[in-house]
Amino acid sequence: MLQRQITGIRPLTTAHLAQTMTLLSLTTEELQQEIDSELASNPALEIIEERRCPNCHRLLSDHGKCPVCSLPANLDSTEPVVFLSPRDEFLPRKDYVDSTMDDEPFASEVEELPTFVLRQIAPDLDQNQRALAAYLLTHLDEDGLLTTTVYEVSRYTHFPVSEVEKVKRLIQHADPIGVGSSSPQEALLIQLEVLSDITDSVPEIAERLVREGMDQLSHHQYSDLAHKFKVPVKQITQAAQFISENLNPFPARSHWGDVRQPAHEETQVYHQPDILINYLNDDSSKPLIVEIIMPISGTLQVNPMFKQAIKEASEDSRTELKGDLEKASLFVKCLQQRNHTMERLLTRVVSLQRDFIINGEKYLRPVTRVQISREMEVHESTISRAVANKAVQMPNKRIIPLAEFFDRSLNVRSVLKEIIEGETKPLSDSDLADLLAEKGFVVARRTVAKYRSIEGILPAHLRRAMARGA
DNA sequence: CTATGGCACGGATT
DNA sequence: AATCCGTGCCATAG
Repeated sequence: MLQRQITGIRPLTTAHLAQTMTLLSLTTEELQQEIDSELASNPALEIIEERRCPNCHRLLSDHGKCPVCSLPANLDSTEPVVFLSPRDEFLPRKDYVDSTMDDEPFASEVEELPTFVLRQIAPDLDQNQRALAAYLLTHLDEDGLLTTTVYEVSRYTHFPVSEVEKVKRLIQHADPIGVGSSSPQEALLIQLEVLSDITDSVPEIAERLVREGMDQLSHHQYSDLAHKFKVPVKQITQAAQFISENLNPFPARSHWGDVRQPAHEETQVYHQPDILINYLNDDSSKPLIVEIIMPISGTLQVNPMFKQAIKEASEDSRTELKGDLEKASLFVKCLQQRNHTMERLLTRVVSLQRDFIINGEKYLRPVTRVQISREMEVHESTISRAVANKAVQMPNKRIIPLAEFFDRSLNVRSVLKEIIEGETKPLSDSDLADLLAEKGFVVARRTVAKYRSIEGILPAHLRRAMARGA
């Protein structure tokens, strides 16, 4: 086999293709695991450490130059500079854990919340109760909700139900408040209870709202609720706003998610970027520096000693060794292929979306994966995989999913938000549709409504109510 | 009568 | 093949 293809643009054994695909869809974290396990199981593989730039500690390129420092200082091209960069030098060792991982860091995270809570409440408990508390705390899901019932617990532990409830209640009042509740609703109720003890800003209807109108509340059916409780809609919307701003139906999430609207469903949090985008010298007129994070700080290659060893090996062990060698060189090739694809992808996408990166959501161009795949002459699923599950850190340090670069409507939504923020009197959806059309975004009235709900913006008549209330 | 949300359809995307 | 998204139509609330 010819294994000397430089960054092989033509792969073309099915195995190669398949493995490259898998590698493409991996995040940096997952890639690390993959490489680690490959490295551990295959003696033919090795990492050669590369030299670092004495100035910025990035890896030197093939030509021995630093990809950043070697750039001419007055470079002002709009083309991005894209390269691979090892993680260790640029990111702090991770201090929390991706919940999708399944080995020991995950376990330690599961340990963490329970012990954190237990430590708080331990002083108030006797020996037996502590065991009970510990039992309860091992039955939390990743949102901090209880996955079993007090009755079950009672059966298992032989504590009376009243006792279980007592301990559960203690847990719920520990930080994060509401942890150990059986449902989001219960968590909210506890949080309300605690909040009204320390502040008087809690709307009085809030509790009834959560207790009796949870369903409608989560569907934003404020007018129904107003009717049901015989109070003005205004009161409902105010309470709803208070709830979504101050409470968290999934107690454990407040640990890692920052203070973004907890009301939203897709609270997927991207903690570890897979790609970094910065300005050269933090100067926004300079080209963008795009670093694709690699989990290893060197290059993976087939160990030359290993090839040597094969020649000297005895006949019977030779075939086995050859197998390893094959696998190793395949893996190396796949990895190169993956990286090469990522580089090309990022180069293209970043230069297309330069305005978006620099100036924000409004300037996002609607680009589809298909377009890019045609330009790059790869299959569309390749792009899909490469884009999925990856997080990008923008120059302003915000971390967003790479998929956002392919959002078809983000720019429209962002302009829509802008219009609504600047409105003097609440505009109806059709008014908004007209205004958008003037700005060159032709969308149906119905679509405006959809965008509003995506952005969590209330309809016109309720916005009026909010404005008066605030 | 106007504004808005639900449902469902068709076409694009993944 | 499955899913997502923009839209039109219709029912409902105000």
